Amino acid sequence: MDAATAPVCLIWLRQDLRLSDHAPLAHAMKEGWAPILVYLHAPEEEGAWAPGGASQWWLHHALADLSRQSRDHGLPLLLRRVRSTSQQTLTELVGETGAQAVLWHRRYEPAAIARDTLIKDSLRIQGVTVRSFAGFGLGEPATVRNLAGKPFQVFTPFWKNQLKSPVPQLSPIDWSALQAPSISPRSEALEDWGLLPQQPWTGAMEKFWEPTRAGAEARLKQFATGPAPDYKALRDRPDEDGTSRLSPWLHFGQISPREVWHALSDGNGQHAASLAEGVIRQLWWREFALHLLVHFPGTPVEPLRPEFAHFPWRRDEALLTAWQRGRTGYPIVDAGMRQLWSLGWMHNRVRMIAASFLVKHLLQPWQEGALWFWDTLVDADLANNTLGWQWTAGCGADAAPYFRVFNPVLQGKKFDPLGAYVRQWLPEIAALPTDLIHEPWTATDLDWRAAGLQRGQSYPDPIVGLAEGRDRALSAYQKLKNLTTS
DNA sequence: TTTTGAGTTGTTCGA
DNA sequence: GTCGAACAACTCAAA
Repeated sequence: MDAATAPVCLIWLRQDLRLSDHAPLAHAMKEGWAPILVYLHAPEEEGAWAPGGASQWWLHHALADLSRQSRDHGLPLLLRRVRSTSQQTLTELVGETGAQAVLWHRRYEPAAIARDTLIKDSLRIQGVTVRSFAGFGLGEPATVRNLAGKPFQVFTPFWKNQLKSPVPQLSPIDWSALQAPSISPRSEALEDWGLLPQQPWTGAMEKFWEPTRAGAEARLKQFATGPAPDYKALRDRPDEDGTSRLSPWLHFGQISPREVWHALSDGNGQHAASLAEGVIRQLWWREFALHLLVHFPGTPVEPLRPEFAHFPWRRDEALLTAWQRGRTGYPIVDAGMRQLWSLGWMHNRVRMIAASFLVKHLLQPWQEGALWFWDTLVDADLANNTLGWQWTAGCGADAAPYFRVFNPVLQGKKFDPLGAYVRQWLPEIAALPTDLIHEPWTATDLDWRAAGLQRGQSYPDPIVGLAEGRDRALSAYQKLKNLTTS
């Protein structure tokens, strides 16, 4: 079949902005179809979960990079801003290109599932071949069931079940088999989509991240040869470079979890036991989060355990704002929140500490924290964000006991023992000695003077007492228990 | 069918 | 200073 007669196939890209391990693309090429890549910008169709500011910044660069890569391969990439619906735009594109097939990787957000189902039906009615593929996860998290035929609600059984499945296989692309399409319809200019912020606040992000495929590969290689073997020891240390930091590339699909799996596995094609305790296990947590989101689509806003709808939160704008700005008076919390604002990313351990503090010590609804993370994280992902916040609040799919209240001072001393992380993000107290850095309110006037500082001047005193916050949280959870058992 | 053991990430208290 | 127990309740899967 020559290029002139090869049937055209649209590859609808979404959270799979890569040209490797790509099942739809591989399928099109195997069929001898001429692929045209399509990215539709339709934030309105994401419901309440349109990408936040940090995500849009990343998306812009991911698309710019993808556009360069596709040009290098002689593959057209069409960017279209959706005016009415994605369904309408896809139908138009099928008309413009004469495409006989439309292929995509499945998404798992409730709004996306609903939309994609409609689109699949409508395109089929028009006589177009439509096929969707698993590939955002390691496997197909939507169809996993326990022996009772129900979705899993506990990680370990889910994970053990999944380890019985075959090792995820890559879908490599054989570029020599590429049939270039003879037509090249108009693409819009990425710059016209306004994904970059009007007021540039992304300077630190530009320095810290390389939001491209090359950046993903470089980070993966660096991680695999660097901290990965010590993951268990280093992963909880925000003052070290111990986590993979691959989450944003994974969210946008610039690298696939299968590629990460293979790069970090021992190459024997087995679910190696040594990896089970390490970073690979985190990929299965990601998988579990997708599984939960599919089967409990209300969970981005509603607690999985329904009784938590009656939790006695104490909404307080001032407390929420203090938390968001990193001015709670607890250094490890504030350092995390400032890292988040600056880099669009926070170390996993600190996410747990900061989230626990908001939900427990401050008694603010976990949904408020989830919204803030959604808007500020470059790796904002509905499945992961939902699982994380519900886990923290104790209302989720996991038996996280309500009495597990993180103590920000103990956590700080344990995981940032030298105070290096806190000093990096809270320069205003960096001069305090290490034994005071995680509880600066205990510093004496002499300590402050010795550090050339003044108490309360540039860094706030705690907005809630440690014991007071803990006791309040425990009694709120107790109240809920009484409420639901009486 | 029923029972049983186990389950990502912690803290405090008292011996 | 160290160490074990207590802090709930429920889901899941294997026996």
